[in-house]
Amino acid sequence: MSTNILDELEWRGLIAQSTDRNALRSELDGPDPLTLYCGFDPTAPSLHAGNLVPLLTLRRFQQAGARPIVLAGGATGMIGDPRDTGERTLQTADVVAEWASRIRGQLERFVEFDSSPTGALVVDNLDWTGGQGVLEFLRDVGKHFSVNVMLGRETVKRRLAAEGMSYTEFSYLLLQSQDYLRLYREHGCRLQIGGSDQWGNIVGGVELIRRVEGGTAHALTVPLVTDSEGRKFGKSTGGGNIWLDPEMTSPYAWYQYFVNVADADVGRYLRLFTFLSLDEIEALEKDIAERPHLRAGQKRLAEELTTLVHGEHHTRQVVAASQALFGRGELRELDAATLDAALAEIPTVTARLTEQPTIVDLLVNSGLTDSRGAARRTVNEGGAYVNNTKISDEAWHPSESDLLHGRWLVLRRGKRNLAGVQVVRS
RNA sequence: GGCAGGUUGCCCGAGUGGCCAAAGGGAGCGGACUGUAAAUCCGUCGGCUUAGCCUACGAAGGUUCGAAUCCUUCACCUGCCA
Repeated sequence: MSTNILDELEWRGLIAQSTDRNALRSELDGPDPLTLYCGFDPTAPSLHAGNLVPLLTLRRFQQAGARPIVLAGGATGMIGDPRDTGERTLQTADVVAEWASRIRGQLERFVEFDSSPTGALVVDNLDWTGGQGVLEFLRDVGKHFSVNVMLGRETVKRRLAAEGMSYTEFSYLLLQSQDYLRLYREHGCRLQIGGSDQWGNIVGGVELIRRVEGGTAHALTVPLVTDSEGRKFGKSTGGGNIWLDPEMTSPYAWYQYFVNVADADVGRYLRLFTFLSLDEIEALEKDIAERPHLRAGQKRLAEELTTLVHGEHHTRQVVAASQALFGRGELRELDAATLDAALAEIPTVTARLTEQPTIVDLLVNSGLTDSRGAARRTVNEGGAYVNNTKISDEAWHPSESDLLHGRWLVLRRGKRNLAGVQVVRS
């Protein structure tokens, strides 16, 4: 098995921290495929863009000849990993189970399942934690953890300095450590990867394996991605997460998010999120430096990621829609089929001409603004457009001649928030 | 269980009886510039049938012509003590 994977992860900027690199390298050099795992807790009904970094890293390892285990955190999701911002709200068992199964379905799409030695495994930690007794847990796992050490963890220190932390969240480390031990025993798993915020939890497992089994296991974390402003990656401009689930974030919105990545971030994102070679990435970076307005890097990044998550078919559609809607040409010049296809990718509503809906009505009904007040503000600020023509009168309403191909209005708020209005008669 | 401090809009945070839909900052949103970028500057930023009305300062009650501000009870958080 090739150990180049570590070198590749290095140049991609995918290694935040790791246990002894040389020991890990010899582990990868062994005769059998290395087994590694990464866990994903169901804290929402879908994975988000940020989860892609560890998930794709798992896939990179598999392509390099390792065997990946993806773990859905049906148990750990019931507890909640302590975070700096404060105590989490517990979800009911039903909700966690529902989210876990949805996330599991998403995880399965990113690794290969086959009967070869590197074929992936999917597990759920609820399977071995659900029926476990408290006394057993406290004696077999808890006894190996020092509270002194746990209190020294960064997240714990920060939480104790602020609003405190429940015993439940404090216990999270033990659960995740137990998972690693379990997978070490059952599947010979020798490496756990995760986001850099998971370092303490992963090392907890490494320690546990050493104490209980006298064995050596490894830890490797990938960076938590932030943009050049230091903002957490994967937050849409509106502040919400961008999700893998197409019902929660449409393929069009997903593509648009990446097309809009700042120049300063593109090269780094191409390394972190795509499987392009270093040569290809450097060529794109050169292009961005020389001809930034073409946004070749952003477009490639968006295409790669849309294909990865939604497939080639959807990528072709959203690329075509983006070209039609953001192209230099007049919307009026688009033929009916192109316009229909483009509008199919963005939110649309219907309206009746006879009801004389105003621009304010249209903005609200299409979801482009949250309230009538916001819609009026948008119009008064000069940010409302119909068919690329600015509308500055709150009372404006469409007439027959405004319709594209007899039935469409293309509504826009600001530079890039679009919605289609299908106008029906009667 | 006792004592002390706290709970304000998306977030942080000021406000101790009227001038408070509530300072300031951040985020967000719109505009200008540009390249569907960044930076910068300007504007905006609870809702509505918008010269007015409604909702809102942890919850419920009370005092008052008038309460985010005072009183009572409750909930939660933090610290110290038991």
